[in-house]
Amino acid sequence: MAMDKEQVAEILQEIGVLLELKGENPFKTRAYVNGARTLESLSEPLEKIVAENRLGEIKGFGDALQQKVTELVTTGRLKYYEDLKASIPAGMVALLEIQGLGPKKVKAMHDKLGIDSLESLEAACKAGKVAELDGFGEKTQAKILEAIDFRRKYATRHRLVDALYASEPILDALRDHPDVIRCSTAGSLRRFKEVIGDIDFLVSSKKPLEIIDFFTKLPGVINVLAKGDTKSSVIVEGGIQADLRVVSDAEYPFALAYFTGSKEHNIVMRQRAIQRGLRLNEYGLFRSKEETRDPALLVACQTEDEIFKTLDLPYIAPELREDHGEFVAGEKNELPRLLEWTDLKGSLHNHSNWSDGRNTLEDIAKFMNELGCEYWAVTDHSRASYQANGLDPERLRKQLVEIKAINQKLADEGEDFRLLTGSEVDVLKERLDFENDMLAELDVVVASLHVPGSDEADNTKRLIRAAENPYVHMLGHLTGRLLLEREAYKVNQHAVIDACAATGTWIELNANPYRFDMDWRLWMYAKSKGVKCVVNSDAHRHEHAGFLRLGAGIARKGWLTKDDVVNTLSLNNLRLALQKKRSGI
DNA sequence: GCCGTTTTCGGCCCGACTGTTTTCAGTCG
Repeated sequence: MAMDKEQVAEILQEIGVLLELKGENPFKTRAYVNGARTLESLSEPLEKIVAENRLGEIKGFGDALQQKVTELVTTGRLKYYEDLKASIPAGMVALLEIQGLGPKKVKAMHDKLGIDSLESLEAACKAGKVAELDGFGEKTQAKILEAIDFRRKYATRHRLVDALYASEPILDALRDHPDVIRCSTAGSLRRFKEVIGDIDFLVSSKKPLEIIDFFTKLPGVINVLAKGDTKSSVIVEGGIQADLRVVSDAEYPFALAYFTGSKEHNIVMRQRAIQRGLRLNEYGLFRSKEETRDPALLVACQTEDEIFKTLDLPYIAPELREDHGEFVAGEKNELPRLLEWTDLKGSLHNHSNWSDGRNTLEDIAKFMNELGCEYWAVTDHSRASYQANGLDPERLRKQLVEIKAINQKLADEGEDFRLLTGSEVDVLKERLDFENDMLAELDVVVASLHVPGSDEADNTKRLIRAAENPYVHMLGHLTGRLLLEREAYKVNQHAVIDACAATGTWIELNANPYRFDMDWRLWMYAKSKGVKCVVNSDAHRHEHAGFLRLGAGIARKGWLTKDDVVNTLSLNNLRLALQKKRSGI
């Protein structure tokens, strides 16, 4: 069976890890990892590129990678990978996840003590065997045991929203400290990744020691992992690791850029500096070909913006710093003017207490109106979503009457806000859960797949058929994934996007922080096909309206502008757009 | 393994922290 680019990328990535464990040249391992990343961000089907023999045109794909990728794409297998995998115990790979263990130490422990799993590692540490190895000692052994414990106790990856909530009080405390000049979060949190490993804080100050001390003693800090002159790592409540760096104010913009990353973005930034006879690191941008921190050679920059300018680039928003094309677009001055969350006028996929939401229609109208929305669609579940108290046509028609009355009342009171009627209609195996005559009565129709099959082709076909229904405005949460909980179901998202492009169907960016579905990596492709996005909160209670801010951040990460997002339209223009989808009938 | 206005070999981004060292290797970001 032929493989798609995600599957091929995963295998290249794994080869990189396996080669590390073998003690291979790190640049060789990086070639595989880089290759995997490049594949992920390809906009055309890998199969096509291979068939047309154009792999070699992609940077980073030399003879070896071309041969291996071609073998994978055409046969679905790779002997080199299978042999490599067979030569390394599976448990060794898991050991890399232990804080403080890298490929060298894992390899040493395997070669000398036969350690090949978490269990054998723990046993060897408890028996004092690890401390006896060259380059290891009592402290290392104790730290490994601690890290194993930590892993059992806490997750090492966290959803963005949890990290945001954990970071806010800490950032406030730092901001209020009299010796803090500037401060910010950095890292993947600032880049708005959907899942993050740890929280990074950056502070500029003349008294770093005081700040470090203050940070490690903040309420909410439950463990101090490291405490140096300029950086510290702690664990905060909830088990999230938080790192702080303190720099001088002159260094601040460089450190902010550096610690915001991504690593891949930074590598390109450094290379751009080198090409211009400069040297970039977290302390500054220097007029030098060698490593230096000489202030006399510093190209002074007050902000990140000035660093980008010096490297002949416009400002690149943190969300875009993934080396996913921001440099090419920046050079052509074609970076998008990104969506702002305040551009959103309402949400088109939400629930009430008629299905599995908490609030009444009246309360929803009142709350969302006061929040400043122009509209809010009520799209309760259809009857097949039995567990969610889905509505049958009879109840749905009753709901339409009630919504009409609420809107009439709003109009009488001189309010401009309106509820929109709708349904999150289930995509069933052979049909939608409602007949077209029912759908035709609704302002907004979201079609969602809730009970997928195990067959990718079948799921894809179902979603394409839903997109082809002229009464369906948009597809909801395309893959059904729940971050860190449930895998996406199998679906060919590119094929579904193509079908949406052909039929003028929109795709939801579900802003629930467990979902963020469709994934940000696919929006550039959707946009290139002319498919519009709808940022929906999928609210089940009032507080969920706040998801729109998160969803807008993910939309930014997908390079989307105000024009790409349907629910930035005013109520009147939205009504026109909703009707237009059905105008072909 | 990749790459080339320093081209076909010799580089490949770079610094802090930790622990084991006595001058540095490994890990992390």
